[in-house]
Amino acid sequence: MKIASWNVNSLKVRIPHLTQWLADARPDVVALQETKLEDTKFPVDELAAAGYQAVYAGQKTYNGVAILARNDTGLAFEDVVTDIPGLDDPQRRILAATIGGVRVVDLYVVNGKAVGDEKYAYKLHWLERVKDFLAEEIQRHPKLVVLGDFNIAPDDRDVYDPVSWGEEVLCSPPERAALKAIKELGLHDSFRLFEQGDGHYSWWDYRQGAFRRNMGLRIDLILLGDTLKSSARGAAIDREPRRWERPSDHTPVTVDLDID
DNA sequence: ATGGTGGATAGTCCA
Repeated sequence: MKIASWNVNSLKVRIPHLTQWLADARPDVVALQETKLEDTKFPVDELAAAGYQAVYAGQKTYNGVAILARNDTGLAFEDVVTDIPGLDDPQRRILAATIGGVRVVDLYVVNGKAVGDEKYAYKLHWLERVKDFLAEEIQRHPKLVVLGDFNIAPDDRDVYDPVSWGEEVLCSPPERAALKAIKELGLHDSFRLFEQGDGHYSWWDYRQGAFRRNMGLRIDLILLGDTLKSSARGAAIDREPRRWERPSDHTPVTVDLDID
């Protein structure tokens, strides 16, 4: 089973990119973030034509998450969750579904704007509530994958210039501690099971030719529970769609699991 | 240079 995560930064704009990439990469499951679409406007037909079914939790203009599953796997979505228990939040940032016995939790983590901003405080609070939710999910579902745009670079290897980034938002110690606490539930960064080096990024700012100069961050993650960690056969960042015309500022990340 | 690029939307907000 090949699982992917991609922040598309507007699914309306990126439908051609997504369908091209689905045809090229043939993932079984794809978690999307920043769809920026109300559910009534979700491109169900275009994705069905591409061979994928979807569940989605969207809103106008901002946020929005979706999970796609390839139709020819014959798998259905079960136990769909669109809200964090105990967090009354109109922002559509979480979507969980079970597909073929694998529990998939798609996250679009709060950006936080800047350390000290009220959005930063909301980010840390949101991550606390997510951790509590995941603590329950990991008990309920041994085959757990938690993936998405975490808006946190796990450590300095994941940052193109850690000195200038310093302790700014996306790199600050409290954010990294919140991610570490989530990992300590028993979730493993799939990319780091296979690659220890620096210079591997999943997001590059649109400005100042950041992609061309590889000035990026690795903030899109696929975390695997212990059971799925044992099944992992590879993990990758596919930089190709970032080179295309009118790209998302994020590129897809993938993991290959030796199951089914 | 307090900028810069891009999306949604229609004067800004968000990333």
